[in-house]
Amino acid sequence: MKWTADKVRKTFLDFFKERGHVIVPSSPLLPKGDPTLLFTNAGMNQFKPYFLRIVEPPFTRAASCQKCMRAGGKHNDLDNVGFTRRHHTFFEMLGNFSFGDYFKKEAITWAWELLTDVYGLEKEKLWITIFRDDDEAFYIWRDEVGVPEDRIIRMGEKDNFWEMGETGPCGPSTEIHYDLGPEIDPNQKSVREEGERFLELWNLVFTQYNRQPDGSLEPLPHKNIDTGMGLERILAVLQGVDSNYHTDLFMPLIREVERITGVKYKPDIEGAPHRVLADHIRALSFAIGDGIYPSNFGRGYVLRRILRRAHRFAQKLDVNEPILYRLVGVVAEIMGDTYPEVRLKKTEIAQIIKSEEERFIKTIARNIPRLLEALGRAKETGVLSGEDIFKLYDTYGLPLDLIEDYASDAGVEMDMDGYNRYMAEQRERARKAVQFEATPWEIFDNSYQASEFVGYDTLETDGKIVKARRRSDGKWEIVLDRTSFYAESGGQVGDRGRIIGINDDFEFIVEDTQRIEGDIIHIGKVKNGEIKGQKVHAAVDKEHRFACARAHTATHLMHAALREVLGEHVRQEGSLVEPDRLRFDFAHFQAMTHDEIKRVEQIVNEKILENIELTVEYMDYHRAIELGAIALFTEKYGQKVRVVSIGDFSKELCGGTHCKRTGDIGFFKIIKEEAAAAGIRRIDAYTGMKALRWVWDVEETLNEAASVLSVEPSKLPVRARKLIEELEEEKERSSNLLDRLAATVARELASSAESVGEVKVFWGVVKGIDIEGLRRVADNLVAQTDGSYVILLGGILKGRPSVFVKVHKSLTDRVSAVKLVREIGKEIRGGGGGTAEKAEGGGKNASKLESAIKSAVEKLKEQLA
RNA sequence: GGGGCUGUAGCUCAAUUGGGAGAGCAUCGGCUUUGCAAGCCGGGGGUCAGGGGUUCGACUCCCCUCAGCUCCA
Repeated sequence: MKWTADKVRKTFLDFFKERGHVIVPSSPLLPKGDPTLLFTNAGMNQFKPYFLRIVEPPFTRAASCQKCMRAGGKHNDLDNVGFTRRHHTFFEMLGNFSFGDYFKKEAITWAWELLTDVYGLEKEKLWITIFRDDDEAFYIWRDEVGVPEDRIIRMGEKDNFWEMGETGPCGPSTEIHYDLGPEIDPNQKSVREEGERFLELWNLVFTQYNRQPDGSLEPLPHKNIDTGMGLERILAVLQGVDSNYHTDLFMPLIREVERITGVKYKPDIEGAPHRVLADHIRALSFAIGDGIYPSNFGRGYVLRRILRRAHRFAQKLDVNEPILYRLVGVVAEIMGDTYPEVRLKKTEIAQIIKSEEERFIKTIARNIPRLLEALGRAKETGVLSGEDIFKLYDTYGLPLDLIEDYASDAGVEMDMDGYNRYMAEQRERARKAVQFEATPWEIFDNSYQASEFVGYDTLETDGKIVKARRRSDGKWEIVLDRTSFYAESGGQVGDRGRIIGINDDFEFIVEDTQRIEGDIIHIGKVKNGEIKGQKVHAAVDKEHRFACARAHTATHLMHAALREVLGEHVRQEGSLVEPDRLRFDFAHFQAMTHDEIKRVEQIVNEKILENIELTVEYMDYHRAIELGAIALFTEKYGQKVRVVSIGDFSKELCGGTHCKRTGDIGFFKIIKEEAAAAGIRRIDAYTGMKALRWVWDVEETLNEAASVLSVEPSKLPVRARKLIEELEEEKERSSNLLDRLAATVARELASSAESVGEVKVFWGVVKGIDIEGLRRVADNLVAQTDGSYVILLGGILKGRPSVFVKVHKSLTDRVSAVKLVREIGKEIRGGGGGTAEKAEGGGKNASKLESAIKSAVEKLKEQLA
C-alpha cells in the first residue's frame, strides 16, 4: 500500500472528520485582514479570529490542509532552499484545531493514534518534547499513551512555548519527532541537539493562557488546540525517502526539469538546481493563482525574487530562455485535485511567469555591458570595488552570483566588505523612512474584547473609548466598544467623520478608519479636550459615506456588466472604492475596444435608471454559491456570509456599504481603461457629481479649443488637421524665403567685405533675422570664399539681438570665435559660447549690437595686421 | 514607503564643458536586378516623456509630475 500525497492528505482529514471535525478548505496564500503577515504561513492563520474570540467560532473542531508560504524572514532563509532536505518556500500544513472544545488529552492521543495505528510508524522511532513545566502533558504521554519516560524530553520556552505576539493567547506545546536513524547524522545523539537525525514531525500547541500587558499569564476561559504537521515531512517518512524532494510531490517536477534541460538529476549537492526549480515553481504557481503578482514591492517583490532565483538556477543548467513556465502544467497535475485553482488558472499563471522570465533575461542582457565595463576598470587593481558591485546590483538588478561568476572568470576579486557597507546604508535609509511608530495602547476598559460594528444601518451611535494610542506623526488612534464607522476593507476606504464627547467636552476628527483584527481603529486628530475613556457619540461623515456607497454599488454593476459584455472569464483581481471614484482590476487578455467600454457604460447607466432596490442577506456560504453569488478566490469567508444583490442582475459576497437603490448613483462614467499587469486590465470610473464634473471638464476643454480656433466643437478635428497642413506649408515657405534672404544678405556682405592681408573679414547686422538665419548667411559666405576668413554677424528679431561668429580653421590659433562672441556679448548684456571655430551668442540690448560688432571688428583688424 | 538608474524617429540606440537633433533597421518613392533577410539613390517621419526654472541660448544644469527598470523595507 503506497502512501501517495493525496492519500496522506485524505487520510489525515478523514481521521479528524470521524472525530467530529469540520473540514475547512485551505485559505489563500494572500492573508486577508492581516497586514503584518506577508503570506499565509501556518494552518492556524485563518482561524486566528476564532482563537482570539473576535468572531464566535461557527464550529468548535476543525481540520485543514493549508497552503503555506515562507520566504525570507527569520523562519526560512531563501538561500537554503534546494540545499537541504526539508526547506521549502511553499508547503502544506496538516492541522487539527479545537476552539474551546477538547484539549490536551484528545489532541495527544489522537496524534499518536494517527501516526502509529493509521500511518503505521514504528513507536520506537518517535520521540516527544514537552514544555519544561507542563506536567499535564507529561502524564498524558507517559500514562495514557505509554511512551517511556526517557523518550519524553522537557525543553525551554524557546522550543516549546508558543506566543502570537507580545500579548494575547499563548501556551505550551508538545512536539513529536521521528528518529531517522544514526546513519543520517552520527553526531546527533538526542533530540536536544541540533542535527538532521531527529525530524520534527508534528507540533501540538495548547493555547491555554492570555498574556497580559504586564507580562503575567491569565488562564483562558476557552482553551484551544492548534496543531501543525508538514505534509512534505510525513510524506517523506511514509515513503521511506531521505528527502522531501524525493516524494511524489516533487519527483514529477524534477523529472520534467531533467526532460527539458537534458541534465540528469543527482540526489546530492549537484541536484540543487533541479530541487530549487521544483520548489520555486510550486510557490510561484500557487502565489500567482491566489492573486499575488511579481512586482517591485511587498509580496510581489518576494515573488519576483523567488522567480529570479529559480531562473538563475535554470541558467546553471545551461538554459537561457524562459523555462519555469513550462513546469506549471506539472504542478497543476500534481496538485490540481486538491487545489482546483491551479488547474483552472494554469494558462494565466504560465503566461505571467513566462513574461516575468523574459523581463529578467532582458534586464540581465541589457546590463551585462556595464558589468564588463566595471570589470575592465577592475583589472588594473585586481578588485571589483564595493561601489561597483552595489551599483550593478542595486540599480541595474544584476544578481550577485552572476557578478561573482563573471568576476572570477576575469580573475578579479570582489570587495564584499565595501559592498556590504553600501548595502547597510541602503537598509538604514529604508528603515528610517519606515512609517510612524506609536506609543503602547492606553487601555481604559479591561473587559473590552472587540469593536462592535453597527454602521450598516446607522451612521451615528453612542459608544465608549476603550483604548487609544498616539502615533509619531501626531495623530491618534482610538478604539470604541461600538461604532458606526466602516473600516477600510475590500478596497473600500474607511469612513471619516467626528467623535464627540457626550458632555461636549471632547471633539475628535476621524480622517480614516482601519481594522486590525478585532479592533476598528479611528485615526485622526483631537480638536478639543482629551482622551480618557469617556462616553462619546460617533458620527460618520454622510457625504463621504454616500459617495463611497455610490462608487461601491457602481463597482458591482460594472462587474456584472463586464461579465455580460466580455464574458464569464472576467474575474475581479483588485478593487479600490473611494468617494465617487472606483478602480477595478480584472482578468482579461486584451485591451477593451471603445465599443465594449461604451456598452459597459450603457448597461450600468441603464441599471441606474431602473432604480433597482439593493437587498442584503446573511446566509450560509454554500447556499450563497448555489444561488450564483460571485465570490473571490482571494477572499476568505466565514460560514455565514453577507450577500449583496441588485435585482437579479448582480449578486456578490460583500462586506461593504452600498446605496439603497441604484438610482442613488446618479451617473456612471468610465474614465480610463489600461493594462495593470500581464493579463489584467484596469478601469477607472467616476460616479455622481464627480462624473458630471469630469464631463464638464472635457466639454470645457473642447469649447475652449474650439473658441481659440473660432469653430464649432464638432468641426475641431477638420480645423486642426487643416491648421497643421497650413503650418507645414508655412514652414516650408519661410525656410525657402530664409534661404533667399540669407543668399542676398551674404552677397551684400561679400561686396562690402574688408581684407586684412590674406584674411577676408565679413561683418554686418541684419534686422528681422535670428540665430538660425545668421547661420545660413554664414554658410553662404563660407561656400563662396576660398581663403581664410572671419565672419561676424548680428541679427535682431523681436528686439532681441543675436550674434554668430565663424573663424576659418587656419586662424584659430590667433583668433577665437568664442572670445569675439563673448566680447560682443558683454556690450549687449548677454553672453555666448561655442568653439574657437564657431560661436553663437545673444543678449538683451539690441541698440548696442551694431556698435559692439564694429568695435570688435576694429580690434580684430588690429590683431590680424 | 525610501534610494538609484532610464525616458530622443515605428524599433534599437548615439549626440565633448550648455551652442545647427543623428545612425542602423523599418517605411515610402525611384533606379538596378532571374534567386537568398539583395544593391544604389532619394523622401517622409521628432511637443528630445510632461510642466516649471536658470541662461543670450537647454536634449544637456536645477525643481516638480508621470511612466519604465532596479534594490531595500
